[in-house]
Amino acid sequence: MIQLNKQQQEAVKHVSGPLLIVAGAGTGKTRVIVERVGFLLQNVPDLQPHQILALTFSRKAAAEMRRRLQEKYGERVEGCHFSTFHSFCNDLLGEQSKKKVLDKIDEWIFLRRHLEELGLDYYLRVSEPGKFLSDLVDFCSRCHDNLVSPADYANYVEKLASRLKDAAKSEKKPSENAEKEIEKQREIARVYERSERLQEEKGFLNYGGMVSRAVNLLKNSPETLEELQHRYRFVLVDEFQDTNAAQFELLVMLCEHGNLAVVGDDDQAIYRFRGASHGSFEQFQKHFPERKSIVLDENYRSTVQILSVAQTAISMNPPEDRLMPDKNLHVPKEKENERQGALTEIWEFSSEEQQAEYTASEIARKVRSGEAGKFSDFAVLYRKHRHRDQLVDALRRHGVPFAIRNLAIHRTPRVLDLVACLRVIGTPEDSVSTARAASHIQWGLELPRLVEYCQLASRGRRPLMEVIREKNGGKEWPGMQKFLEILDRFSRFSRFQRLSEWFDLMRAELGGMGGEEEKTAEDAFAAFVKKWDAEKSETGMLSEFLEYFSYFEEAGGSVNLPEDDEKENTTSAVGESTTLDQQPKLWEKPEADPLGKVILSTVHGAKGLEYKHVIVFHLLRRHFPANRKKPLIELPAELWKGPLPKGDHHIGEERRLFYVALTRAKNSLVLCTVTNERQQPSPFLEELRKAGFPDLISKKITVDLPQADKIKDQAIASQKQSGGSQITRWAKELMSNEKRDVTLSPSALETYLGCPLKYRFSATWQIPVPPGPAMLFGSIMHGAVKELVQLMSNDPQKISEEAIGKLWERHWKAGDFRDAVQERMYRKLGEEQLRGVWQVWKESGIQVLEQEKSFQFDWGSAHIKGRIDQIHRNTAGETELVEYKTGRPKTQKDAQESLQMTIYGKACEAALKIPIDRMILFNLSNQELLATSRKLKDYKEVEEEIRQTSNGIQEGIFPPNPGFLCRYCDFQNLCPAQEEAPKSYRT
DNA sequence: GAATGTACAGTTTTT
DNA sequence: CTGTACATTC
Repeated sequence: MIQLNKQQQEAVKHVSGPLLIVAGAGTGKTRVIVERVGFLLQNVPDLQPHQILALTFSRKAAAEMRRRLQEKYGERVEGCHFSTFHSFCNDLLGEQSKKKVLDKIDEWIFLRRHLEELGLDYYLRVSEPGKFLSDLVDFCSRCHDNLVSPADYANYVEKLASRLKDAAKSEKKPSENAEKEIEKQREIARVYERSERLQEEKGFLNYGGMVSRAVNLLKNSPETLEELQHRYRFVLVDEFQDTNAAQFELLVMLCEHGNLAVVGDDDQAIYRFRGASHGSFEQFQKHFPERKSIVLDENYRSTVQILSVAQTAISMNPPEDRLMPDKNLHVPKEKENERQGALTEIWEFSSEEQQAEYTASEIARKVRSGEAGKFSDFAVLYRKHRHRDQLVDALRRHGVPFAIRNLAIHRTPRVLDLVACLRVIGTPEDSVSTARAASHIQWGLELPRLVEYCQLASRGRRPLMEVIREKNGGKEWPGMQKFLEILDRFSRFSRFQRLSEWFDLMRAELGGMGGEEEKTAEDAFAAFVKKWDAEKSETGMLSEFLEYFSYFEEAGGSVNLPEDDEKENTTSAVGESTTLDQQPKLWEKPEADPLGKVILSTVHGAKGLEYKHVIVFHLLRRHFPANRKKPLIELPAELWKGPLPKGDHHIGEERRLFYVALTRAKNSLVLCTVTNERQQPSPFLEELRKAGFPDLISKKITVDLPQADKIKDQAIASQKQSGGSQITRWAKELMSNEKRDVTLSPSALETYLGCPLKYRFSATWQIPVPPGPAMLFGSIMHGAVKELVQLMSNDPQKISEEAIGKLWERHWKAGDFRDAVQERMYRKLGEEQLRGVWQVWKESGIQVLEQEKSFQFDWGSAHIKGRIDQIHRNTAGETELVEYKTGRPKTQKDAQESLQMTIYGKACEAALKIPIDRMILFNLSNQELLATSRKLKDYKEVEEEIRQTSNGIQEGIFPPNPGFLCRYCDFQNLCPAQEEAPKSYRT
């Protein structure tokens, strides 16, 4: 056992009074906490274990400390209270803690379900009602963190309102903006209040609420507070830099006796984005002026080289961002010789591919040659999950086993298959899911037949499932009968039994394709379903789950693989405190591979951990530091308790993150970057280079990449081996038999240009997709406008204002909107817009020539067909073409570049033979008319695009074009680009 | 300097 | 689709 150093001893032996321990990376922080608890128990007269409270932020950390304490001191320390802040608060709430806990995603779903009761206006988009919910949830959470109650916020808003009004009056500024701002703020206050009240009523509690309520409870109940103050004679806090104002307040109240010891490192504060207060240490010093401060700066983890690099990196922090300037991490003098290691390296590549390839091959080489120990001694750390994609492929190619921490699995083939099945069972009219479920390899369906069904369904405007069922007698494919039988069976189950009661049965029926890794993902999803049933659902029925899961996806939730070591810890759920006695170690999982696995993790995920060899991956400009994303709704500075962030705190936080990455390394550290025309190294890296010290060497590395076809073969092989889905394989196939005449509408052309694969799904295969709300509204609107315009033609005064309302009522088809909120908004909006159209044409006066005029002509090796909303003659005798647009207003630039308008222009000239003077894009949402025209050059360009598109379609070239718009694509769950190849998992 | 316009890229995570 | 950074303009 290594002796504690002087500072550590001091920290351990300090008995009463506030204690602030600044513990840099690798300075034995956990050890100090553990030893301190042990010391107190041995040396403070009458002190009982249960009188010690140690608070952490994660259950894992709590469990780890408990483990180490027990290891060292055994039974003597039994009863020590190790807990997370949240479970401690939840326990405090007593009766109130019986509530169901809502995490961020669940709170989103909760609000989505109660959307109507929130009184949203500004923060509500018709086309996407849930759009701002995550921002609102974030805001409410920030309020809790800072002990701002709904009433507090409402007060603030009213004060703000009078302030703004005064300012508007005195400065004679347009008060319009001020009015708007006031309305927005009132809305925010309203949502916060209602959201809290609703959750209270329905028996839910969010995480932020646990802490703020606990604080309120103690404020309102002096007896409870006093009792707690007596019970916990000593309080310890780990990762103190991550505490928020509410948690700090809690500590202050609990520790009137002053026996509060906090441990942390401001240089590792990387969670301010989720509400940790700025400058917790500063707060502590202010509140406890009599505190003792101890700085642990002897590092026991890294080599002197690594440490000097890390130290340089963090010291680049501008002074205003350094709250604890007195910490200077170093290796203990007597150990300097034994802690000499290899030089820290920068690997500079000329492409991302090379970066991935070389990193993978070097790890493989070093382990296999015996130069470095095991694979599990290596960790590759990156800023964002996306950065690891190419590395994963490369590691696979080299046969290097790896484990990804915090891996999201809800987009793996197997899980997508299961979800598709559930959706077919619960909502058979969902044709996209039907296509996925039916094409599962075990049923033996072939693509041509699926396409035949889809086209039939599409033409009859019926769900795919209906068509398949009609064909049942024919036994058209081997597993057809079985497929339908299984669906029927589970659909019966689903009506009367909880999902969790038959989910495993269904899993078993859906064949055991896929390897070990897919199985693990599936297990994680099954656990997700179980958890939903146990903790979140009202009925447990499939229909409720499907609604939940759709919202879950919309809210951006992800299902992650559990960490193996978490399994031990989950024995203590929220509500219980994790005490020493309940920690039986049940089993040890044997290492799957004697060499272990390379750990792949985000830097955040690696906090608190250490590895022999650390490779920090993808240190590129704009990626690390990542661009800041400001919260949409910020808590006003005056409500933010504690010190305000100074200057550009974003870059400071990123720099600390960089520091965290570097300080994970024990023996070796490599920093990877890429330089080429488009990509440059991270400024953090450049700073280090400029510092120009000998502990860091740069290497420019060039490596031969494996042949492209080899990569492809490998990809196909790995997909086959692990059972990637049939439908995505089909989606990727080149199909030569699709050669035939190509007919394109403007929207089809736009679809292909946006994403060829989307075109394949919707136009070639013709998977039927019922129109979404926006589309539905658009078509109703068009019908109504058509009739109105017809009535107004020649005699603009003919129709009265009341008649418009009646006309709208006649066209409105309410039942087709599934969402009541949306329905009401669209209905109102539609009538307004219709009046807008009336206003516009009443003023200008038009004589209608054509409405919904179809055209067809050959252009650029394709048949072009389409329909023009309206052609009219205005009072000046000019001929104009009008295209009505619902949805967000188009800009003049949009109008100028609109493919659709170009095609219409050409159609008038080539097919309809109607010479027009101008084309008009009519924005229904703001009654703005955008005039536009086309020149010969514009036509040439579009002709070329049509030629290329029709060529691509004939050749069967349909590559997916993944991007941000995929979020709104109907075929996401069939898309190979969205389907994550199965990946390895944690051991 | 505010006010518009254009180009570009698109987190991290625990309770 | 949308916010941000930077450019352009009055």
